[in-house]
This record gives sequence, structure tokens and C-alpha cells, in this order.
Amino acid sequence: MELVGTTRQRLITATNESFRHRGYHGTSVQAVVEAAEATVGSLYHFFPGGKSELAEATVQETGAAYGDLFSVFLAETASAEEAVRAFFHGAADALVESDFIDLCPIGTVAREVASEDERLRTAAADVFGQWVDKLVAPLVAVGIDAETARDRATAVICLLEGAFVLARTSRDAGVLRTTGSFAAAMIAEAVREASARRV
Amino acid sequence: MELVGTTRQRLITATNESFRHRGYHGTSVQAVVEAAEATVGSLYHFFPGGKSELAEATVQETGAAYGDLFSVFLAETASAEEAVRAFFHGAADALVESDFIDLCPIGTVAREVASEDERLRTAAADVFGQWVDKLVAPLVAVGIDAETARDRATAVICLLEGAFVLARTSRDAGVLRTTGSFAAAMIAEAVREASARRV
DNA sequence: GTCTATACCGAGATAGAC
DNA sequence: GTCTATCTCGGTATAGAC
Repeated sequence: MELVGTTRQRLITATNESFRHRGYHGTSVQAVVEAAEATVGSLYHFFPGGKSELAEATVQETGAAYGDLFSVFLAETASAEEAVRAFFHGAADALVESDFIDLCPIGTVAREVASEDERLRTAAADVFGQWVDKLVAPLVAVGIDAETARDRATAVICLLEGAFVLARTSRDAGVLRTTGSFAAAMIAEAVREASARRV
Repeated sequence: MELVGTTRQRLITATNESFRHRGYHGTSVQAVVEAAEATVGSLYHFFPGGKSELAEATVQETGAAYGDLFSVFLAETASAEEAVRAFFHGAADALVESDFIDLCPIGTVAREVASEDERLRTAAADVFGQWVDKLVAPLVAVGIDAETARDRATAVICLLEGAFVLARTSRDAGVLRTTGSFAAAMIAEAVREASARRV
């Protein structure tokens, strides 16, 4: 693991890494502290709320990083359709390289604690909301109405999150590639319909 | 909770229930035993492999139950498209009724342990495979080629699994309904294409 | 801001009577 | 097949020196 950045950053990186392997309840603060080459004292200094607060920060920062990554794909490709396809394919590559580690610990953590840790649940919900918003923007920009754009974008995130589950479980990254094609096609279709309506 | 059936069945029911709230690592054998009104002795009698073996049986039996449920929808509706739509809508209702409990603990458990418990991972992968097979069958029956049928069926399961994550996280069952419409439309489109090719 | 020591609890699992 | 008692370990969190 990369031991870079401030103590706070290393703690978050180590937490994220552990979440990807074992989820929230499978992650111990002791193990996080060791992996981050920090101490429990430091952890409770930065995160007085303990494990839950550390998890919240990890979800928020990891979620934002994913959002930024999608923005990069949007900027580097010609359309939302292409960006979506590239994102799914990039995810497939990353999955294989990482030996099928969990690509979205946020989804895992959210499912584990949604019934019992409201702050952590809303943190995860906010992340998913931001991702949807990120994808809605370029769709609305090409003339798709707001509601349709939101439904399609949500479906793409569902497809992505579901493909993460199946791919990790079956150790088959191909799911992400075929699913990515559907997601891209779904976006392309919405764009076509919108431009046809404008004519 | 329903305290019915043999001790073994009650243990599995209680385990499933706890998985839906807290996942695998958040579930303790003691809590399971209490909820099932059994004892640790009984648990280790039926599941000598302990928690892991109990989880494996729970994943298998719960997975099969979901598969059977989909078969019922298939039998009671006129087409795979309708069955898919009905399944998603039924899930949305169940989610609200259950106060947004995890609708698919299998996905959660798989993500938590896929890197560390190979038997449990394959048990979950088998379940997802069976679900895909269940949906592939009626598609092939109406003339869709095997590969297309498999890709579409897989996408539907991804959509379902992803919608579970988002719906539970954001406490919004609407995601399951709109996503279900996309899933059904995707199936309907494949059916149309297949019949057009036959003409 | 970092460290160690420790309090306190609950985990999974086993033994052996019944 | 069921029960209780118990073993051993690791969990989160805190206290207080530095």
C-alpha cells in the first residue's frame, strides 16, 4: 500500500483498502492503524467519533474521487455515451489488475450499515446522488429533459453497481464490459430520441 | 421473526435476517442463536464448519428461494418482460414494507468475503448464475440467440442488484420501479429484434 | 500530534454432561 | 440433538505521558 500523505490521509487510504477487502464490520481500527503506520491515538485525534466517523470521511472522499474520475472521462471523450463506455471498461481493467478487489466499497458499507448508522447511510446516499448528478448534466446539455435524464443516469449507476457485485463475486470482469455496452447504448438512445424530438 | 420449522431452518432464517441488517461480519453466532431460539451447541451440530458453513447454507437456500419466486412470476405472467417488471415492482413494495432492509443479503455477503472465503464466494456466484439461467431460458425459448440472451439476462440481474444498493442506501424504492421499466424494455427489445430477424 | 498501556466487552469455537 | 460453561482471542475506545 502507498504510504504517502498526512497521517489523516494515510488512515483514510488504509480504511478504504480494508473496506474493499472485508467491508465495514470486517475492518478493525487496529488493522487500519497498522496499515497506515499510525497509532490509535492519532486515529482518535483526527476522528473523535471513532470508526464510524473514519468510515464517513472515507466514503465521502472516496466517492468524490470516483466522481472526479468520471469527470476526466467526460472531458476526454466526445460524448456521455463514450464516457460511460470508457468508465465501465476502465473499471473492468482495474478489477482484473487488483485481483477482483471490491471496486466500490461504498456500496458494500452502505448495505452493511444502512439500518444502523444513519450518518454513514446518508453519506453513501449523497455520494450516489453526486454520481447521478454528474451524469445528468451532459444529458440535459444535449437536450434531454430533466426527468428522463435522471432516470437514465440512475439506471447507469445501478448497472455499474450491480456489475461490480457480479464481477467481484464471479471473478469475471467481462460482466463490466457487456454491461457497459448496455449502459452506453441506453444513453445513446436517449440522445437520439431527444434530437429526433427537436427536429 | 417467524419461529417455525426445524432448528436448522430457524437458524438459517435468523442468519438471513441478520445478514439483511448487518451483513456477514456484523452478524454474531450468539445473536443468531438467540433469535432462532436455539443454542450454540445446536448450531455447531448442524454446521460443524461454524459461521462460514452456516452462511454458505443460508446463501444457497435464500438464493434458491429467490429463484423460485422468479419462476412464479414467469408462470403467472404472459412474457419474460412482464415477469421482470412484476419482479422489480414486487421488490419495491417489499422494500418499503420491510423498512428498507437489505433485499439481497447475498450480494452484501459476497462483497464482504469474496477475497477471503472461497467457498462462500462460489456459493454466491452459483446463486447469481442460477438467476441468470432462469431468465435466459424464456428468452431462448422465444428465439433469442444464446449469447444475446445471456448478456441481457446478466444486465437485468445487474440492474436489479444495483437498484437494491441504491434503494436501500437512499431509502427510495422508486429506483426499483424506474429501473424495472428499463430492464423490462431491454428484454422486450431483444424479443422484437429476434422476431424481426425471423421474418 | 503522537505514543503506549489498558479497560472492558463480545467474538467464534469447543468440551462434555445430559 | 440440546444444553451450559468456558477457553482464547480480538474488538473499540479511553487515559494520560510525552
